[in-house]
This record gives sequence, structure tokens and C-alpha cells, in this order.
Amino acid sequence: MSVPLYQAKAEMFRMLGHPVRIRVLELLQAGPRPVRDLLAEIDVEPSNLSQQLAVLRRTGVVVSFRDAGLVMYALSTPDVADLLAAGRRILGAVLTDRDGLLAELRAHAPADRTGGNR
Amino acid sequence: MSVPLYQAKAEMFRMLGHPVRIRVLELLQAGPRPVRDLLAEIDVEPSNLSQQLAVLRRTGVVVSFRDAGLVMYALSTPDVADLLAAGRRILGAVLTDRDGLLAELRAHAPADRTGGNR
DNA sequence: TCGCGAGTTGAAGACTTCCGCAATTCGGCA
DNA sequence: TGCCGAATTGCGGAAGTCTTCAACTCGCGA
Repeated sequence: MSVPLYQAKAEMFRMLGHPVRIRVLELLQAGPRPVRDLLAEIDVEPSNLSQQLAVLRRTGVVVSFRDAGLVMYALSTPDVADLLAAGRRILGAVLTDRDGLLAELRAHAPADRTGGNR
Repeated sequence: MSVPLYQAKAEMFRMLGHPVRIRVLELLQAGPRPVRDLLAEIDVEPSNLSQQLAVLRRTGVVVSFRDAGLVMYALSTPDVADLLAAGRRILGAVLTDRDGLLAELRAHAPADRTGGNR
């Protein structure tokens, strides 16, 4: 019942774990776009883009429909923006905080001598 | 220079794409914890947990240090919470919005007949 | 110093994901 | 109807990930 929750979350993040898919989502934040546009901006083979779009569709973060002879894609929820924003923030935080934070944590602990976390 | 940004983001999300890793991060949100505790709550082999912890360490979202003879782990930045929260929100949104949103988008488009997005 | 429990590392095997190619489907238009 | 461009699907090989087993390191107390 409440157990496979972590499984679902993991799948959600796993689907974001690909450069092309992230890029697509970022482009779609500005509004619906035809495959044609995505293809022009992303530099990847059509079949590859299609595969990645299929993954996004399967997960449900985007929807597709046809308009004026072209296939359009759109985000299914604006919450995606938050996720990408949070990712960006962490990317920054992680690159700067790491060592300083470690030192701070060490100071609070009575024992010491980590041996360096490799 | 500015190109592999998507690559970095993808890696960040990919590292979250595993149930055990997500669970560890959620547990660490409450504060630093010894490996021993994580092991007690997660139900996974010690060596497996260690591997997942190594992944988290490599990416830089957690740090490890030794305290009172035990190895402790801690988040390297509280921003991780945002990421997990955003994930949770989307998971909910995606499960409810999907079909309704599709219908709405279709209404705005002059042409129609998607053929159902499979 | 020796031995023990805590945690980590290395490696092998099953499994999944990624990519480009060729073939296919689908809608629109002459 | 027949053709054309747009987009998708199926497939095979290369590359990566996950899990488990055994071996190893490290700090601490007897």
C-alpha cells in the first residue's frame, strides 16, 4: 500500500535523468510546441527525440495532440518547472557547500578523524 | 562551456532515480544519522546500502563523517527537501491532471483528432 | 597486539537504457 | 487514389546500472 511509493518517486526522477528529456521539458515551459521546433533546437535524430518524447508521455508529464498537421507537445502540469528549478538550485548548492558543510558537521561531533570521505 | 549543463542536470536527477537513495535522502532530512539506523529502516543488504550511499556521496548531496565509532551521513544542502517535495507534488498532479488537461488543450486547437496518445 | 563488529570495496552476471538505421503509419493535398 | 513530409516504431549492438558475494579496511576494547 504505502510501500511502492518510493518506487514511484524513483521512476519519476529516473525519467528526468536524460539531457534530451530535460531540454524538452525546459522548452515546453514556455508553452506547447510542435515536434518540429524541438527537433530544430535540440540537435538529435528524429527517431531519438521521438523515443524520449515517448518516455515523457508514458510517465505522464507531457501530452501530445495534433494541430494544423503538426504534432504538438505540452506539459501536463506546470509543477514541472518547480522540479527543474529545484534541480538547478541543488546543482549550485552542491558545488559550493560540500566541503564547508563537512567541516561544520565535524565541529559538532565529539569524536573525529574521518579519514576524508575519499 | 554552457552546453553540458543539461548533462549535469540529468546526472543529478539520475542519481535520485533509485528507491533506496530516495529513502535515504528522506530519512536524512530529519538530521544526520548513522549507517546503522538507515540499515535498520530500509531493509537492504549492508553492501547494497553502502553502494547507494557511495553514489550519493560521489554526487555530493550527502557527506559522511565518523562519530562515536559509527559512520554518520548528512545532507550537504537542505535544498534536497525542495526537490523531493516537488517530486511528490508532480506525482500527484500527473496522476490527476493528465486527461483533463489533454481535453483542454484540444479545445484550444482548431484542428483535432489525435488518435489518442496511445 | 589480537580479534571483532561496522562499513566499504571489487567484481561478476542479469538486466535495462541508449542510439542510429530501416521500415512503417498517418494526415493532407494534387 | 497516389504521393509526400511528419513523426513514430522495431530492432540490434554498445554502454550503463543493479544486486549479491566475497574480501578487505578501520577503529576500538580486551
